[in-house]
Amino acid sequence: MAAPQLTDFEEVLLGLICMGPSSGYDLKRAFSTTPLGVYQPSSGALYPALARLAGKGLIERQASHGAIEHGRRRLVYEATPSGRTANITWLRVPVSPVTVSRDLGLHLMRFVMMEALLSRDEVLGWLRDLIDALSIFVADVERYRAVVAGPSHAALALDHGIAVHRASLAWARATWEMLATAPPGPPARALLEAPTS
Amino acid sequence: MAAPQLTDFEEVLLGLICMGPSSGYDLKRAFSTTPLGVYQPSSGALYPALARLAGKGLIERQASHGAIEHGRRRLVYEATPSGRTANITWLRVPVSPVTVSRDLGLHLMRFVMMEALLSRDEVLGWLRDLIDALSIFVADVERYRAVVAGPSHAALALDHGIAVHRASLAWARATWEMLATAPPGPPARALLEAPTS
DNA sequence: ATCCGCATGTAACCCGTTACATGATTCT
DNA sequence: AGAATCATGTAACGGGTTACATGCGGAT
Repeated sequence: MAAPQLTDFEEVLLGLICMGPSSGYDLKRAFSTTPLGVYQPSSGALYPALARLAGKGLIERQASHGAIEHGRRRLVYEATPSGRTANITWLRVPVSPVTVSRDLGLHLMRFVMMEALLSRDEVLGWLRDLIDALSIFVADVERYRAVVAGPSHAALALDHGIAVHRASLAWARATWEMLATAPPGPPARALLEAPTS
Repeated sequence: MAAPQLTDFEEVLLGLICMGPSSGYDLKRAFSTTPLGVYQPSSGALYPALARLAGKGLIERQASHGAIEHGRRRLVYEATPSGRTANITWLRVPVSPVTVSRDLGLHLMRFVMMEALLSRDEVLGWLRDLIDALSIFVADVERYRAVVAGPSHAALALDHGIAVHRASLAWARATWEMLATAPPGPPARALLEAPTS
């Protein structure tokens, strides 16, 4: 039972389905209506991905317990136990300093999904990793910036990268502080509403 | 002579070659040694892309005027007139509010390449577009943030997006100000050094 | 009866990744 | 000679985009 190694997109879909049973259309709307998903997956990406996840036994079709109302039959997927395990494993993957700048959006996605599934301590540890990775990245760029002459566009672009990742770093520190000092009340789930009634 | 519509990667390669004649290996090193290029293209992406650009007549092999020293023969490409035209056209493409958050890195790449090829007024106009697009994006996310409840991870992730793009916006404003008030001296070229001598 | 909107798919095409192959030159 | 480095490629494979196809219900 080796880890099935999924693509980022498949991991995100799986995480979304773990949050609540969803049809392909639900997922599409989840992407299109939230600002997090600036990315709008096409049918040609979405449905084959769902089929792959189902083929690996990570999700499965819910028994169609609802009447068909207003359109074609919706095929609702839910996560299997092994799917939930895979999702937790993905959420626990440590932040790598190498990929932190490339996959920031993906990291944030994971952060959102952690809320309901990981302990506060695990989230804090993950944020610590993120803080460390961002610190290293910022320091690297600053070191590189120092050897680049004056106000060339290349130097200004480096300044942009420094400013943006410093903002990211400040957010991570403030968030760590907030979560460490004030344990939240009941966890809220906001990004995907399961189609209940 | 319709615009040949290139991929982002091809546009970047073309821009790099417009900065100075380069071999495939030069380009690979340009990506791997600068922090801008966190992305390291594989041979299987790079050489076919160069072949496509050459097939479209945008670049061509330089007459091999150098001796073979220390390794296999280097194949140096240089931009053709139509290649330079295509590059300028790409640099002039306005910033779109829709894609600004997705392609920020690419926008910065364009900004770097503009330095040697566009007038100061054009750069300032482009920065103004960028400022407007970022303002709209930040306002959108803030509006969305307002309707999301308290300190959930989803809300915190939105705060991250707001913070990061505000930093980007602040950079764009400061850069506009700097370029508008203090016309630079001789333009420096830092990111890619042509193999002279 | 027809069109529109919801919802799920499918096929052609393109491109990037991975891994491998090859050529030439210098170092040991 | 053999290994290491520089440099250019190629083949298999996977997955995303675009565009098209299909099925079903309600509105005109």
